[in-house]
Amino acid sequence: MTLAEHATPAPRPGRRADAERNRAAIIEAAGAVFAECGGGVDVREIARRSGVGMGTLYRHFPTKDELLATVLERQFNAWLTDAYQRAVATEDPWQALAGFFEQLLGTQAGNRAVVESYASTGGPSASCIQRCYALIDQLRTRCVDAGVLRPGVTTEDLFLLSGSLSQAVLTTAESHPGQWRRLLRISLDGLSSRNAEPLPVRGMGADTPASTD
Amino acid sequence: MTLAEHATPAPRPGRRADAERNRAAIIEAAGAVFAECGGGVDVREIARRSGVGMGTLYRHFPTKDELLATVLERQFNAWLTDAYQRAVATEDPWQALAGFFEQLLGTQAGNRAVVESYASTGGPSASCIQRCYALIDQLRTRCVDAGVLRPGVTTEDLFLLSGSLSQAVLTTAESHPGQWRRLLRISLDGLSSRNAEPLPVRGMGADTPASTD
Amino acid sequence: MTLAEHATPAPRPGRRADAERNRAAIIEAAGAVFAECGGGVDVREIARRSGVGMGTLYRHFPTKDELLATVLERQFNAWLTDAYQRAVATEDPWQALAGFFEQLLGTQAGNRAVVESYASTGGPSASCIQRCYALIDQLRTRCVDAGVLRPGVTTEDLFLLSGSLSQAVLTTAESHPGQWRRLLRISLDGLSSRNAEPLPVRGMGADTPASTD
Amino acid sequence: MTLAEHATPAPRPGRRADAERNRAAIIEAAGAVFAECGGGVDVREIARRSGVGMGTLYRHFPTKDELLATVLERQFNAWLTDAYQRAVATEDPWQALAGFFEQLLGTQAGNRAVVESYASTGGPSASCIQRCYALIDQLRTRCVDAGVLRPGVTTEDLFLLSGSLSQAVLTTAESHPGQWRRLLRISLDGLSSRNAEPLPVRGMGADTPASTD
DNA sequence: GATGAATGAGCTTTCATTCAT
DNA sequence: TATGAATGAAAGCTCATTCAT
Repeated sequence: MTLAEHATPAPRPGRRADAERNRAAIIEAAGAVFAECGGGVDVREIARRSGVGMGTLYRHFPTKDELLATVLERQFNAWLTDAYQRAVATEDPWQALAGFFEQLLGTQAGNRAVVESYASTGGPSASCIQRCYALIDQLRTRCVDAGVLRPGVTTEDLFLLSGSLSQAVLTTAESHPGQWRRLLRISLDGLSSRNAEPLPVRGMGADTPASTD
Repeated sequence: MTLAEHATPAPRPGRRADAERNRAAIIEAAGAVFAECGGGVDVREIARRSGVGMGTLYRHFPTKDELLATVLERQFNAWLTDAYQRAVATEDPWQALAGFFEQLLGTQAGNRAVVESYASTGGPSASCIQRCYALIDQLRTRCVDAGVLRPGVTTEDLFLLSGSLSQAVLTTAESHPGQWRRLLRISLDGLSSRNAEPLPVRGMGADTPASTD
Repeated sequence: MTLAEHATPAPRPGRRADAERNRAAIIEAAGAVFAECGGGVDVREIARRSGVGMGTLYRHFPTKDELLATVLERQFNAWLTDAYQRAVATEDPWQALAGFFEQLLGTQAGNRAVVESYASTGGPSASCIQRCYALIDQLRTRCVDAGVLRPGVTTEDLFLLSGSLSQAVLTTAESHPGQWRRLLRISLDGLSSRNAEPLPVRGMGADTPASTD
Repeated sequence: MTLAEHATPAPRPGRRADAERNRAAIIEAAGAVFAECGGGVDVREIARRSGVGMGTLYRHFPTKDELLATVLERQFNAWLTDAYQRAVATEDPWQALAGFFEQLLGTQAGNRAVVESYASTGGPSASCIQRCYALIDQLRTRCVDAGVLRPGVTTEDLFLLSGSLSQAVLTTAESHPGQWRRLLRISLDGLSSRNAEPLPVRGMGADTPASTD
């Protein structure tokens, strides 16, 4: 699996060139529109900006949701690829991990509206998540091998952390841009092997729905 | 400012009793409905469950958004009050802070859909946030005085952390309930005075919007 | 069960007067529009002619199909009632049966477009059919008792005949109006007890799809 | 006019062979699809089943309606031919007539598009109807000559009967397959010379549009 | 004041037909 | 000439909000 495949999926061979161009135009326009107006926009607006008719749009994406999902997945995959590429180029395992988070979140900070849209769709697709897992796992393994990561920290923990900090990015982007970096630093310090206490076992004190009135 | 004022706002005088009852019924029903179905529900559903007509609902809340905001604020305030009350009853300052987060997030875990709705409305209202700040600040000050908190950690950091972990609660509620506690533990460890490195200055490397294609 | 109930369903008590008026307006307009343009018309056209908004229309009839069904059912029930009333007033059992068909089909001849719409909806509703069955069955029984009906003829046969002749009404309405009466006469003669040969058993020689090329 | 001309129109000279093959494929697929789904199907479905593209389909048939008409005409003509051939091979005139109906109806059992066409235009196409008239007329004449047909029965009556029974075939195809044969038998009995009463004159009691509210 | 029926712009989606490749 | 992508005008339906009763 090459990274390029994710960034720019190979055009299916039997495809006409203009169809491919339209598909790209739709995705691009949708990305822009979703970013500006959120996932609630009228599909017409996307069609208008793409320069294609409604029918064309629906030929490529049978549902608005599917379009949204595709766009978000592509964006996220691109960010992921960028962040990962820089991470593998970093020698120090800890710096690689930290830089990965730093860059991924930094990119998201510049694309708030896109990240916000993830809420409506239940987040990136399963395949997208899997890929993210895989990338994080590699970085984690390097840290474990180097003995710099707190024992017991799982890939799931790190993945969850990235999602959690995404929220911080979103929250602070307008009023306190960059403040999320402080949180990232705090979390990373908590992840360093300097902290040896075992983490809570998942499932302990599992959450139970409760009324609040 | 007493806590009671937040939990149950003083009934405006001169108001008919049944109007007050209706208002309460609406808020309660809306809370339940928003919790179940998210912020996208049909207003009719709320009216139905409240037992009031649409007109009455709109007399009390001129907009759906305003209703949503009111409900969310009330809920959040209630959670806040609960968590704070337990925290002040805890002697050890660090345990007080940790317990505050633990309980606040634990409550949110049981009310996922409510928390989700915050996304649509831009979070709790300003007054709500201010109160949260105030409460956290008290807990933080105690920790600072006891010398257990990492130097340089601000109330804003802690507030941001709570919002960030809220996201983790949401994400994991279904598949990995309770995993957020591991993240909380990691963050708290990163917040302990054992970590002395200075945090990044806010504004450094501030975020800049960027296209990703 | 009184016949009046079918012709004009008792207005539900708690209903506002104007709602009832609107509902009636919708049904009337829909009847006219369906008759003119067939079942494929835009719902907006019905709303426009009713003088109500789309929302009102959909409040009363949650689906276009349901509106169509309601309208058709009302019409058919009215026709049925008329035809049956005249039939029971006829002393001679055979004349009653014949007159029933005659009048039912005659009415349909004057409302072709309505009848045509039955095709799109799969015919009148189940309750409507049941009622038709019941009415036909009474007339059939009288004929059987009087010994004027061919032995073995079932209510289903007669019901099917009426649908079949409906088609003839439709076919000839424009070019040869009234010709269906000849077919009716022929069928009735075939139904008289003068014909004693047993009818084919249903299921014998059941249809098998066959290609024709 | 030979029968072969109807069954397989002479290929226009100068036409490429694959064009002819495509045309045939389209007609065959369209026949099946229209029969199954009625005239309302998506043209794409026909193109898909034909194995040709939309452009090809529209090159051969400039309009969906024209395609429908062509298909119906061909099918109907084929059935007609079959039924007639068997009828002429039957010695007994009455059996010939009865067998003609039996086979015609049995073959087109449940073809929705055909039945629809009866309702709207009285049959597939004018030329088709004419041919059908001619065939029926021959059978009728034989019966008249043999004195087995009720006096006064016209070719139009018989044609109308076939369309009428088509409806019965469609109606019962799913729930009571084969029941139409009972109706056919009844009708045929009504057509036998045993019934001497004159049939109503066409135009007597001609239909007049009337409102029913 | 309370009620819930009415409103109508706006949403997603379909499909007969055209046209670039 | 064959292909199937593109078109875009409807169509069915929803829902925040208003207003007559």
